[in-house]
Amino acid sequence: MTELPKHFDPAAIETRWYGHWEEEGLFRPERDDCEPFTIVNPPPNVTGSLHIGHALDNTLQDILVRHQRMLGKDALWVVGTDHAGIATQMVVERQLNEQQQKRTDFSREEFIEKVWQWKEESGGEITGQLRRLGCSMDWSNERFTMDEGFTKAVTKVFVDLYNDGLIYRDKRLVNWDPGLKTAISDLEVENSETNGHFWHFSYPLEDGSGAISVATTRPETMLADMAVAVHPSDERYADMVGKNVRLPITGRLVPIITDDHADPELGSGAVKITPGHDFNDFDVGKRAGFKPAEMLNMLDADAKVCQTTDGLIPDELIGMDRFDARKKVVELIDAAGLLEQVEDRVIVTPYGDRSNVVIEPWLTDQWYVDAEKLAVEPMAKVRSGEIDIVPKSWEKTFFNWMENIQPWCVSRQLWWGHRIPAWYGDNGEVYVAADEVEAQAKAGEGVSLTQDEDVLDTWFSSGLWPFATLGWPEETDDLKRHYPNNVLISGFDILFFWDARMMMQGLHLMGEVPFHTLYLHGLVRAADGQKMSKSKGNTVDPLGLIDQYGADALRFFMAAMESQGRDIKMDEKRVEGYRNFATKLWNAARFCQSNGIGASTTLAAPKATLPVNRWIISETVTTLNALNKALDDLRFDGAADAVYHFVWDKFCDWYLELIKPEMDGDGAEECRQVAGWVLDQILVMLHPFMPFITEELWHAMGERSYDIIVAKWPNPRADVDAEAASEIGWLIKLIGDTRTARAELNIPPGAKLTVHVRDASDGTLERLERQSAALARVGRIENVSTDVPPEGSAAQIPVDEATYVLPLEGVIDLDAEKARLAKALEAAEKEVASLDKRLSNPQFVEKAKPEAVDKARADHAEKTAEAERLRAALERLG
RNA sequence: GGGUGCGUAGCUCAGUGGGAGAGCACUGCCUUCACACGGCAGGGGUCGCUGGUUCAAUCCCAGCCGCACCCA
Repeated sequence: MTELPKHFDPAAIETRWYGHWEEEGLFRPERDDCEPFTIVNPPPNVTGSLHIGHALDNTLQDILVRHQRMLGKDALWVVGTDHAGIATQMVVERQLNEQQQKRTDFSREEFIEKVWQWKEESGGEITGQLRRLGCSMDWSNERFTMDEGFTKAVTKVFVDLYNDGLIYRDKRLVNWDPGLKTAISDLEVENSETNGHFWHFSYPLEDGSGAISVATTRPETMLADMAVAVHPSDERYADMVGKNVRLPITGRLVPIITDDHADPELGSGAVKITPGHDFNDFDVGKRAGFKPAEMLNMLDADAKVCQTTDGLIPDELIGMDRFDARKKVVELIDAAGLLEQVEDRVIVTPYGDRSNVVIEPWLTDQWYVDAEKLAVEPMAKVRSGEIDIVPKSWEKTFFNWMENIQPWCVSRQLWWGHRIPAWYGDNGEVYVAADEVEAQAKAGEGVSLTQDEDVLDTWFSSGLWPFATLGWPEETDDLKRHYPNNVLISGFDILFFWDARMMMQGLHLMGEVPFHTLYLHGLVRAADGQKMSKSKGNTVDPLGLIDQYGADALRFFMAAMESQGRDIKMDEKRVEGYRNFATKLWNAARFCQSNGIGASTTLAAPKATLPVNRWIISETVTTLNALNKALDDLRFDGAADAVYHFVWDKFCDWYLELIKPEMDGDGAEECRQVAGWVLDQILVMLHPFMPFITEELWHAMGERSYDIIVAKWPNPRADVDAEAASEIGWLIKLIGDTRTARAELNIPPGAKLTVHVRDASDGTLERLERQSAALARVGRIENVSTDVPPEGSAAQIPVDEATYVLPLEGVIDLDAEKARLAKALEAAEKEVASLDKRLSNPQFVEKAKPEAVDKARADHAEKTAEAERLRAALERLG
């Protein structure tokens, strides 16, 4: 036993224990013969630093892993980082900008080399921060999505999916990010409402017989208009269909066509069609018989106006930025007298989630994954329950997305990432192969090949995380043991990005689900309920909280606040409260130390005869059951709550107080045994939540043959002792009611009282005798007398069948005591009346569950008796 | 427009078909030999609104109001 410092200083113990665990390999002890338990960590961006969401996500995972490790399982928590294509490339490009350089000043190889350098220098920040949080990951197998092995896996997946017909190259509209100059997937587009306009143009008919009015929110796209569409049933335009319109500015002749897409209710009912620059129009264009390759394109990669293939855009517009072009087009149309009207209108505008620039639908060749086919199995597995989504409410969202899933654009026009393993021959033939040699073999000798310039979407590779981290495609032992993973914990915000894709890829490539349970937690919000964001400046730094309150307190906060399905609002006072909780435990341990209470040596509860010891063992069992259930159900809040209240309310507030008077008597040794055992159970039960303080106290309490991180989960082999529970329950009520009376009657808390008991049963008299020491010390009741209490003013406290009388002649205010009793009587009578009403209702007695009726009757009897005793007490006071 | 979730004590949140709980904050008392990051006691809620089902609704159903988020 090492004496604990008076003050608990989290910082002093955290780094020490973390280093010890990691050096000793305790995060992954050798347990090849044990049942495996596996979690993979959502790989944070290598560019990232720990934010509060990571703190939540990783705390929850660590709780599960530490718990499972203590259950004796071969618990593996896979960890690593994600190369985060766009984000990382942006970081390095920004650094180059600071030195007046840009990416294109370098060759691709040179630039990638610079990214690797950056990764070596600062890529480890977040992994260090995860350590500060106390996460017990298997660092010995830390992975990175750009590692050689992982890259091989990514390449193989691409080739396999291509060979299976699940990846293909296609020319269609993509979401083009003109800021980053890459395609992005539809998930990476954020739509938001902005104030815009609805411009009404008049398009003259070719034959001079009139004009047709069209309206648009994006006037500049008229430079690439290829048709005007009206609804087939719209009689207003029936005789115009088939005629041509001569477009203003370009003079292009385009047909008036019919298509269901035209909404007769909207504007004039006629709509301009720009297949190359609008997703709806693309479909209309295809229906009208335009092939994608024929669709006119008027924008370059920077979203500046470029010449269409028909050469009809006036020179003055070429090279203009899209927003300048918008103004210019409106100006020109207005000048031609064809601008009919301009309406203000709120329009939904797509933005790139990284670049925050307006996304442009753009016609390009990209690689697509046939997500619709891959979505079939995941949906089946969720329906069958083989994958359990927790909380269940997310299933609907999951199905809704999966059922309407679009082809997944996976190519990105970046340099940093997994380069697409596709080679093109001189005439554009495609050879998809693991490497150039294979591609050449496919192409045949003499064909000169160039590799696709693009890289893959980062999520394409992170979707392989549950198995590629375990060595896939090699059939490693780890892979066999740890796939499928048990649980996957992630924020709901990456349900589609990542979770669903793991299911698709895992099921297709491994033939088995990637995990059996998918637990989705919410967001951590700022104290005012707003989403935290760097731009708003309302982020809370978890490391700052750790500095201030300790990692254990932050972790406990995260667990306690994590009720399934709700976002967590940051509440620093609550983190402080859990720091106080840690201090409370610390001080309880100090008390134990100073009373010769030390480490226990048995897993089973010690034999005990004293009611207080039998009671606390029962309470330990009850708490353990509640904790086990909560952990099984993934109710982190319930788990935290169970331990918290046991430690504070039961162990500290009552048990330790109640054994104080025993410590120099015959029961002392038994109390030491039991107290030491209970404290050990507390440390073990609390360890998944508060790993640092529990490890510190574990060792401080005595010599241990192993660390708590690998200790066994409690198994008390004891039952709840109803008799002891009843006696200590009675004792607590008696002391509690006495204290209440004292406080209300302004009796000095320290005053030692004599109590006269009336109407007590033999059993109660025995209890009074047995608990006399506790009553004296904790309740400040020095003497219990069965003599008739002296006349005069007295406080009267009914507990069960007996009434306890505190003669307080001259000490208390008689009126105050009368008022106190009257208030209690009123409360009791109110309850009696309410129960009366219920019981006198024949419907209730007939139809209610028998237990409910029994309980009502019992409550009625009890409350009636209590009211009677209070009435008697009042009468005695006159 | 479609969907989801939420609305419970001043604040942050649990909760269940049988009469409402926690933490913090608040009030009073206590420097009692583990702990003032503490102890003891206490006040505080027509459980968003309106109907319905039920012997019984904060809980189930419907509608409404308000607040978030997702999809189009």
